[in-house]
Amino acid sequence: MVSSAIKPPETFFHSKLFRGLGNDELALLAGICQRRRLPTGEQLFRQYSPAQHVYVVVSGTLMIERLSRSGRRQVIAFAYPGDYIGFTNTDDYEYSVVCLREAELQTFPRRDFLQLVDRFPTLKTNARQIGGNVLAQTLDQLFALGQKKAHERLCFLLAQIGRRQCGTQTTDIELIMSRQDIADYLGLTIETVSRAFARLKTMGIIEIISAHRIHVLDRSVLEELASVH
Amino acid sequence: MVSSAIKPPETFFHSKLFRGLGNDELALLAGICQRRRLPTGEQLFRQYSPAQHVYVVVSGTLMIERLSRSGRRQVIAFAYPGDYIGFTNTDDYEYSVVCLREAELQTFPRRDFLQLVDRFPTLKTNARQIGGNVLAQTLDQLFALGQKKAHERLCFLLAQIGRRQCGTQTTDIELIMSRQDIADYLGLTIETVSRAFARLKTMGIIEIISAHRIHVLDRSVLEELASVH
DNA sequence: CGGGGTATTGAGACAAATCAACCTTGGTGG
DNA sequence: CCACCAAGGTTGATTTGTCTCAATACCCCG
Repeated sequence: MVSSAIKPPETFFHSKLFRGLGNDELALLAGICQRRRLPTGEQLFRQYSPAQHVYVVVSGTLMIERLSRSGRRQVIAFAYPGDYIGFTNTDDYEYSVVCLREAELQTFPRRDFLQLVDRFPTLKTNARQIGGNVLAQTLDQLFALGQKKAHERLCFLLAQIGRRQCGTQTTDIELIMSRQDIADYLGLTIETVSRAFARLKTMGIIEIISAHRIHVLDRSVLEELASVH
Repeated sequence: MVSSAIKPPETFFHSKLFRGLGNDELALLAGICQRRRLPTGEQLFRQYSPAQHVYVVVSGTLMIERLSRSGRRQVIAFAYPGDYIGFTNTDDYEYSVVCLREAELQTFPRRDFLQLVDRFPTLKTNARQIGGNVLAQTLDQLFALGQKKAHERLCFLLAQIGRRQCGTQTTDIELIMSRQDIADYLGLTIETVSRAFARLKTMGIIEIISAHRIHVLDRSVLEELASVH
């Protein structure tokens, strides 16, 4: 069977991970790739379990979280289509991943995937870049938690979701996660998150269509609050 | 010239990075390794500058920090002997590094180093593990900033330094960094840091020998406050 | 023995957590 | 179709924790 006989799924081309790869390389990746459907509420994997797979989100939304023994939780990130999960360098996952909205994932056995990364310089570059982005985004979050006030942290989240959610710069934001999830992401309580929403509304920056739908009225101010301080 | 003719410096053997490597491999690493002395207060490299080197701390202490345009600062980490700096996946450094106490470093040109990483599986495993540890430690800090009170965050730092600083479990901690550095690391102000010290003292957990020297009286409580919550 | 930078302590202002009540919404069964 | 219920979200009152501003203490160095 010639490699070009396997047509890689279309979504391959939309992912940074596969940018610049030749057809042969894509075909090999397609060969070790499986699809997985994950219903809302299900766990993809659990913290401390062996890191056996690497994932690319095709559709849906997931939440990356870390739990302490006492049950306190820190949400690390929300994963949207095109995002990567499990690009960890450790043998065990550092976090749990749970599905917020029915998701479809490309799954690659980690061992096989790393072998291909070794063989294809372009893939290696891409994978490195992704790993770097994960750290960069975590450092941004660290900055937000260390330096910002409640409503600024919320802007940080809204700006982030606005960027991630679909390509075009939309002013309409859908919040798939609960207030508790947002609170645990930003290091706040649900009440403070709620008040932060109210504050942004009275500041004229957002409009609250419903609890899970926000309309951004002034993107520049939002970005301003989200970033510099 | 046979490879064994180049004797790798002794410190090579003390670093996780070089664990399990053969003499030939060590010799090649020694070939691209240079020593660099960095005086107190000097910068090792600046945020956004191209990532040209990878470093291993041999002696001294350094501080990894990130600055926003408005001048606000987030301290990311403190680096002690045996720690690694610049194991970034991005082409530019995400942070600045400044020397807190006269340091000696092993420096490797990043390009050459990555080539050797590709050639030596053991080295690759080690490097991956180090990268993973960096992320894990950042996630711990994220958790601390998101979930903990001032005196708990301070315990987090003290426990961390206690672990890093020399091998044996010492109860004597030297704080090389200033109160401002600690504050910017923990996302607090210097006054709150000072009060947190006072609180831990009245709780009977530490003894304050001087501003930069702490004696740990109850390590178990310290660790407890540092971790679980 | 000053003197300047650094750290501590105190008082008041402010932000966020906590506790409690109320409101919204979406689903269910009468 | 509507009343009811439960879960999630909002709002209010109070407490707690941290920041801010100001004064004072400490210590290292000349």
